[in-house]
Amino acid sequence: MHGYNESYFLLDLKSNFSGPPPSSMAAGPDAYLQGNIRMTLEDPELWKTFHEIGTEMIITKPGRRMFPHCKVNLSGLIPCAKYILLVDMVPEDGFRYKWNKEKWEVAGKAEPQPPCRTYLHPDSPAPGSHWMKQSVSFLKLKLTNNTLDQHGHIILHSMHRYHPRFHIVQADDLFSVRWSVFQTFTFPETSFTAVTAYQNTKITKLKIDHNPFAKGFRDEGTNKKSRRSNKNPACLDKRTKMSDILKRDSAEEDSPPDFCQSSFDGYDGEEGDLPKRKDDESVKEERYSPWGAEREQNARTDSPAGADTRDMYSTEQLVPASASYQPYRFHEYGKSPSPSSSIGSSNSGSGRSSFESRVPDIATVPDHDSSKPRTQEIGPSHCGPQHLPGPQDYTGVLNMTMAQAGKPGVIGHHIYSPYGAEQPLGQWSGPGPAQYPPTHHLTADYTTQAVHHGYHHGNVAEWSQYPLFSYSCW
DNA sequence: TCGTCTAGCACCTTTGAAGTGA
DNA sequence: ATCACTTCAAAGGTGCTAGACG
Repeated sequence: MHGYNESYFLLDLKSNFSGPPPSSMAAGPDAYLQGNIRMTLEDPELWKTFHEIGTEMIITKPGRRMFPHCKVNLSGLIPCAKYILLVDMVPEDGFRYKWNKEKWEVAGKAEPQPPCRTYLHPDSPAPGSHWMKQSVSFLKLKLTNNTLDQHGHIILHSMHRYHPRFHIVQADDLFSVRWSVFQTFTFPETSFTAVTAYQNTKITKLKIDHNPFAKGFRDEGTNKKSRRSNKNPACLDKRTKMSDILKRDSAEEDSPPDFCQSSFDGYDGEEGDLPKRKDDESVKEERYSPWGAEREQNARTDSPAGADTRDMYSTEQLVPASASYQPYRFHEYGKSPSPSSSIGSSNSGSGRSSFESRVPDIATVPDHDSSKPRTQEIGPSHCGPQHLPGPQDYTGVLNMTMAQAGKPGVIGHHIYSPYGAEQPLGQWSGPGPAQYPPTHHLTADYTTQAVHHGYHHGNVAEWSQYPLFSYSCW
């Protein structure tokens, strides 16, 4: 059991830049070591089980936890160097989906991207040794569909697909302007569809079977849910219907729905028991496909070519490994397809894969003011307990919102409210790519960096709405 | 009419304070 | 007085459901 105090501590990255990323950063002294950072997903089998069916995550107005929740293991960090861990949610594509006849179908273009938020692990910053000594859980990360959310939850659109991205930033303190290199990890099996109510009964069953909080809904004969069902004949019918479906699940793979026929191969449907699958096979066979053949094919393009090991497939996909990929190759980014081409295409994969493959594993935050006093300096010779930095003037560095003050000195330090006067809520509502007016200026460097993700915007100012970890916001 | 969303519900786990005994 | 353990209630997470909404 990890002992992390996971109070909310979120960054609102809509307007987090005030200066250019130093172009020399990629060649910094840590570049080599950064390349050794390795992240593995915990409970990959559970994730895969969900993914094979088509993971759905409930989003609610007050915020809902993820299940399975994000939990990772880290290695390769410099034990005494401090790191910040972040998670954000990236749209999988430019579509809105609907659940129709036991399968997901594209239901049109995606809604305009809600305010981009990133969840910062409350232990951040902590030395590498801290991150590596035990798994890092993002249990308390919450998802919401409330665009006016003031709790700092990650805002998503229902019926849209997302996947979490994990970022490791080597930084001495939370608000350090000297954020240096960061590395990004994604796990294909963690992608999900945000929903306000479960669509796929198989997902419901999986959640009930594996989430301890849903134990009361398990069909073990001793619970009382049948009593509730009996109150209403219609409910009974519904339950019977679902029960049939679940029985088919348990009977397994006899007649899986067409939309995920191949993906069900590895799902044994046993209650309360994860399918025991050979890791190698699960990686090589690439059977995650609740989205139909064309989507599966697209998804595969996200993974590094020739990736036939778990590490390559499910973890460190963004680490530059070949000459064909280098950080800050802005001239290449400029060749990215436009959002319209990506979204409008019937084959969304090109857009998605390009966007994924173009995400830089190394990026920087502008060296805002190196002369600013720092409350804590961590170096190889200093590897003591963690103390959080005191208040500093971080104006123009990061806009942060911290809720649920549970960590004195950090969480209670309200640096920034995304809904404060300088950023009225109104600017977050409204259609179109320019719905979130810029609150600051971006430099050409950052603009270029953002462009490389595959979405073209002609207006430089528009990019100021994009998060530090830029992705598609249409 | 239909798809989506929401509030309220019962059931459950988790958590921490209070009580007890060695 | 301290520590370990148990008990208990509150808080909060979960899916279910009916009804609202566009």
